[in-house]
Amino acid sequence: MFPVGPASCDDLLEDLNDEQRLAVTQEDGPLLVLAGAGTGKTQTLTTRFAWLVREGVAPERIVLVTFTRRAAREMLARAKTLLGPGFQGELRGGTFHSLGYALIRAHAGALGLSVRFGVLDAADAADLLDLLREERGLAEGERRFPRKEALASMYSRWVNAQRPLSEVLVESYPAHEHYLEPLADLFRAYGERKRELGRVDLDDLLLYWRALARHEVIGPRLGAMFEHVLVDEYQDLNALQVEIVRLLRRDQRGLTVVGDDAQAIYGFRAASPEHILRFGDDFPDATLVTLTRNYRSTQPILDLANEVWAGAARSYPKELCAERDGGVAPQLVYNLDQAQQATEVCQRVLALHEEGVPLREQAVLMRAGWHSNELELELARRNVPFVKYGGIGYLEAAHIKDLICALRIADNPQDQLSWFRLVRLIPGVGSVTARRALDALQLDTLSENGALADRWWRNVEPLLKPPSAQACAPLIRALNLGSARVPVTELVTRVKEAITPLIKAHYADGLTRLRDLDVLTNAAARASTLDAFLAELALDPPSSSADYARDPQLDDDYLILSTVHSAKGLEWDAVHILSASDGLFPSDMALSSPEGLEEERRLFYVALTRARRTLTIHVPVRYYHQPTSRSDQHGYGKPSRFLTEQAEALCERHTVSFDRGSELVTASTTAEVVTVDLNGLWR
DNA sequence: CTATTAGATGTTTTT
DNA sequence: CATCTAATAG
Repeated sequence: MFPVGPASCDDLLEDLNDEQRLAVTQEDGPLLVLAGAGTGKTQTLTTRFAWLVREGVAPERIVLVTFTRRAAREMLARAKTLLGPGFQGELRGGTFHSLGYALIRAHAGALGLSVRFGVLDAADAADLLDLLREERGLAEGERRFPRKEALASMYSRWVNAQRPLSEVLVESYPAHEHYLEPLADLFRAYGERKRELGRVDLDDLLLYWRALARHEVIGPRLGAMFEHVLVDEYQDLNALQVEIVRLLRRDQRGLTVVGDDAQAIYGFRAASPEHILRFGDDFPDATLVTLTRNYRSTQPILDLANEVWAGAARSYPKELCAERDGGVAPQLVYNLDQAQQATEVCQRVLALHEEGVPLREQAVLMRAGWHSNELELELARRNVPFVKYGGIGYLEAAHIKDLICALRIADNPQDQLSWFRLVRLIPGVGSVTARRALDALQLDTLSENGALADRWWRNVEPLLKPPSAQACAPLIRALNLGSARVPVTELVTRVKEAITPLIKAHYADGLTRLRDLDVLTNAAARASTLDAFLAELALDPPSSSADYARDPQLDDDYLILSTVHSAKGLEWDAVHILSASDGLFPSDMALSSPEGLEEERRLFYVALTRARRTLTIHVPVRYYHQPTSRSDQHGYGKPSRFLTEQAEALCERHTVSFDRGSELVTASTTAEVVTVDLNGLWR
């Protein structure tokens, strides 16, 4: 049944164990590799890639599909390394969304899209929904209509789940169930408007891709582009993505998927571990290979992970077994509150650093981005360099969006959505004038061609008071350069300079915002074309504060702060888990359904299994319900429900003495007191 | 119609 | 504590 690998002396296969070798050298049929955490999943997949090439498959006839950008980057880099320096070409691969983008771009005509279609990122999509909501008078109801972010997530979930809207509402948004009709209308209008504007959102990248794959002529042609499709993190696929994979492999040959149902953490995007568990139903000829030998962590860490996983409602036994010797028990630290937790984490990070574990071999993981707020302050205070992944909204900042919209107009003056935003930046212009301007632009769409920013501006200008209009003249001149053949660097610089005074005037804290603009313009200037840069921004936004801002001090050594979601697939010598208390991790937002709780458990499991040697779990005993409010309302939080008695028994427990906490007159404590006093005085 | 301000409100995770 | 909304002053 399993053809055994050809040459055991092959250096490619030398470093692999028997299970891995079996997976790598599998012949043509559909192959499912169930790979537990730390069992060499990525290595197996990339080695399989190299093995296929050695077997005579052309590299460009293999495509590597992943779910996250970080994973895509890493996998392609490793595959390229395995092919050796002799290989010069580009490998085919990327995230579902980026591959979708490329295919849609290539077949824009068949889909009825302009080649210049632009991609709406999540915030753009929400803005457009908001615009439509306002237009349709849904904002003024007796009961609250969902706000834009909620609308965007409902829409996305509906599309990705591929199920009737009514069901999605009942299951995931019961509070808004009674809005079924208006929501359906709104979403329909949203689809139409996107089409009119020539824009696609992130979900469309999958929808259009599927449409192409379903097409009777184009579909088979897409499938024939590749002899092998390799899919990573299969447990995180949703129904739409699974269908795309199936359509690409209509003959059921040349498909390899890897994943781990214990690490499925994207339920909120309508992903479901059911797809990987039912892989055999979708692909009846599938071969299953299971990887169980863990090369990452020491046994005490795996013992805890196994214990947590054993508590899962539908647990398939999955005992991870360490190949690595020795190890110490995970540390479980009870802190008084989150402030003390921050202090404690800092101290432990620095202590490990003293012992020779570099900062970049340590990571602090948390359920939600804001959980690290206090820690970030503490780290900054102690001059500990760090980079935070996930949970940052650099691109969402209003002024950044302003600049991006200006660049989009420079690239494509017909971009009405961007005009709508940019015009409102002009003093004396609000949403009403902006909408009129938009109408004027729409009327003009068909009359002439040669769409220069200039010509569009002529429609807007008469609606403004003369001084306001004049203030924009430099900006319009800069935008016009977009259609001239000006190098990207110059264009971007000119646009930035022209928009600077507008931004400074429009925001109360204008001056501080200006600094952020440079970061973006520098990045844009490095891009080959403006077009490419803008598409990349939607598909591949900077995921950390360090992506664009190369702070020189960061080049040496820095601590990683990351959400668990962003930490997937990565590993560190030392891992510190933050705020493992009920309500935070598991998040109380997820506790309304049993599936939600199960996903939180998997998330916790993922966090635990990132650690190689040292694992520390922090529990703040007391936490504030509204971390943001000044009120002293707090609950005595229970430790995370995943830390059962049996689990705790596998850890070494510490209680940070409360006395010590109050004796420590840290700067943060002092600052707090002073703040409270001042607030009293201001009243 | 826009700008300003007081008041309410609601907080994950990613492409 | 932002950030969004509704109410009001200009």
